[in-house]
Amino acid sequence: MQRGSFQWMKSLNKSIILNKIRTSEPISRAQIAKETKLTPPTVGTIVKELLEQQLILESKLGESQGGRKPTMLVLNTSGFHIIGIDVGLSHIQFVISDLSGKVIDETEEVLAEEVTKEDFLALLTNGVNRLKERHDSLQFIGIGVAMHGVVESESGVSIFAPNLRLRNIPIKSHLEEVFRMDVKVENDAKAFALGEAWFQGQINHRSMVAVNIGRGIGAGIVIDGKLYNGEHGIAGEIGHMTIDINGKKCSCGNHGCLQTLASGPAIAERAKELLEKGGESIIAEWINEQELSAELVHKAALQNDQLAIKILHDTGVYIGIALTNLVHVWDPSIIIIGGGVSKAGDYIMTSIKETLVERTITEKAKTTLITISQLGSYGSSLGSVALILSELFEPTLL
Amino acid sequence: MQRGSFQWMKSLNKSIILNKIRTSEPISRAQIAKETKLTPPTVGTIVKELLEQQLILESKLGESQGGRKPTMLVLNTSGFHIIGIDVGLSHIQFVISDLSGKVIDETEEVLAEEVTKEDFLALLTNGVNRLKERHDSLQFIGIGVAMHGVVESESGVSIFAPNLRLRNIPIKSHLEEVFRMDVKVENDAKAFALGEAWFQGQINHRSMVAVNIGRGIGAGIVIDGKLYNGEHGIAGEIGHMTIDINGKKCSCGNHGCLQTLASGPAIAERAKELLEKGGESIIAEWINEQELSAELVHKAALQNDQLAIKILHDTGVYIGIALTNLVHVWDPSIIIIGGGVSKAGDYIMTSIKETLVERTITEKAKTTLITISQLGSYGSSLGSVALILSELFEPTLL
DNA sequence: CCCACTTTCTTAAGATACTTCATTAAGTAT
DNA sequence: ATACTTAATGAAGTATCTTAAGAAAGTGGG
Repeated sequence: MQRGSFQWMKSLNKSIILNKIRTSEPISRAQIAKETKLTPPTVGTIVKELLEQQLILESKLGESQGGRKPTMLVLNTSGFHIIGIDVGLSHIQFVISDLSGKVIDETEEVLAEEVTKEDFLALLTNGVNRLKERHDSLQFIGIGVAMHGVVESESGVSIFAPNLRLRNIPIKSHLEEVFRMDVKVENDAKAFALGEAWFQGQINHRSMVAVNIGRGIGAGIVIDGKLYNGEHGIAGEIGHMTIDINGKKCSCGNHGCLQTLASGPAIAERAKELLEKGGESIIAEWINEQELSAELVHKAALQNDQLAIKILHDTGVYIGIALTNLVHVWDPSIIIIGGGVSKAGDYIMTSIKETLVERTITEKAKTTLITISQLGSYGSSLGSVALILSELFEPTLL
Repeated sequence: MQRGSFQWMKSLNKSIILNKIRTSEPISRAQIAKETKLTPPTVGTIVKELLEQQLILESKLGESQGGRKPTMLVLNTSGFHIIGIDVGLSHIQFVISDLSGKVIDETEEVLAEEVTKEDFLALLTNGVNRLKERHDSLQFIGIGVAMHGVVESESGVSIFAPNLRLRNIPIKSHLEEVFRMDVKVENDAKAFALGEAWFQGQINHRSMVAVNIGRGIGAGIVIDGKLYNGEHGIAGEIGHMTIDINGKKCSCGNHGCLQTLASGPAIAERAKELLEKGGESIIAEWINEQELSAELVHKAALQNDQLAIKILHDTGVYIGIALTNLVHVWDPSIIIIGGGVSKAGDYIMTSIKETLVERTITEKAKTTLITISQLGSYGSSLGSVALILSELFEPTLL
């Protein structure tokens, strides 16, 4: 446990003030003192330090409250930059972000079908180098990496990356050695969750869950602004939550996992079954030319195809049931939905919400907020940026 | 957020030292300094204060490590006492506990079929008074109350107590007014969880879940020694986790809740169904004289009745599936099982463990510990004691 | 336009509680 | 006995918050 010392006290107060500025900018010294219960002189000296470190800036004067005008303080968002990396299925996305989560520039590397560890690490180095060279005047404070599969975040090693068919890639140590800056690696669903917390003002929620539904289903859990990993690093694996003990077999070996009912492939699968049973749908005409996919089902729904609409509706019900379980176990204040399925928008969201309200057992729980992610294609990249930011804004242990 | 101040620093360090003594007694000042990274003089002055407050005692000298013998410090377990109350179905249990969780004395009040709020509060007052009078020399620091149903812990109000058919009982304010001491009220499953954490040395687990399976099924979640409530106070309601979307209807209105498969009544129900289908069992002979209950099924299993054994085995599988979901969402380091079903011991436990190992998706997760509660009939009472203790041992906000 | 009053921010002195360093206390080992 | 360990404490030093006072910069009424 962290012991109390002078440095710790200082670091704690500094972090409190910095975060207050971040979340409430522009704000005056006096206002900070009121809201944090720190005394004005304490705020003064710490603000002075933050100004010297260029982490914040003094902006123009604010409105008078009946006396001297306050000098407002703002975060120096463009004073430092962070490189965020999202390792996707076929591409690696690299972004440069400022402290506010604004993307300044981006680039990409293509993932070949077969890559070795060395190939992969070289791709990471290349992408980062390209961005750094384009912006050599900027000061970078760290690199965040969002990686699919199983990641051991403390060591920054990708334990197992199914899509790359690679194991034990030492991402953190490699990048730290090459670029000599702070590197954080995390599972993409978890990084995504942290990103939502940081850049969507969701950080105020004591407990939030971000669910990523695409080819697979994963969730990241953020408590008090920090990622919750669980004891064995699998907290949030709701794709393998059993909701139908007599259901279909899942790749994990169990039956009736959420993933067998509501992932992208599962949607296509259900459509196929319904068509085989003789269901009427325009999808039947399309699949001669295209492969049956979740996107196709969505496309059909947009043309008011009843079978497609029902499939999406049912998908929402399944997700809703899983989220109800989540609420009954974890009880977060907000649930954010992202990933491919979220593009199907209202067709699915409506039934998710209805299901949740219908099934949760108390009135209060029915008020749990559910929204769709607003970060778009930068979701996981900005999440990896947030990995670095969350460290910057936290008190440093001493 | 808590700001750093001198008092906070002191309070924090005091709490660190007190907890170190509690968990590692007997321990010397020097050893505390080493393990907490506090300096010897700091430890010295704080220990002096704790001695003056009578919270700890100096015991005999320890073994020499090659120099002067250390004076060992121990918790003054019998210096202060706490009253714990467990409101059960038909009885209210009152216990006096010392700081180590040892029960010094106990008493009971019987709950009539119909009680008013006033009756109920009077019963609480009576029980506490009886214990206090028997031990008027002891110094009491608080009263903890474990209450079934929905409890709002901040205000200490029982929002809804289904068994008493009462709503909005102001337990905390009533007891605080009468006895002028600190009162904490919490849901019984949650209190039980905290009790396990405190008195079974489980406090070291960063994250633990205690599941109470009896007439209903509830769980309490303890993170870093503190109860996790969730945003709307329903975290841990795993009784209403859906694991079979096509299953039986539950009292909550949904289908396939764990409670419809694995609670005491559900066990009896399943036995009844199997008998009606023509299953062979000695239970069939018994139910002419006795009502069919989970206890009866257990009794039959003890006589090697195959149908009963199968029912209990299946119950374990259902619980195992729910716990697997819990592991995939929450990923605690230990799960503790208590309540009536835990009395069925090995018949159920074996299949719970097997199911969990079979279904969890990573090797690490398969190592999640599962044990049966050791607190026996004092489970919830001692949990309510822990409500008060956890406050005593925590730094006080300033 | 001056003066009293606010509000903001800073400076200076004071208080608190940790740290460092030195010392005493009480052992063990040769 | 002497030298070396380890344990505990005392005294001085120091970092950092707090209190109190004051300077800076505004508002508004007469």
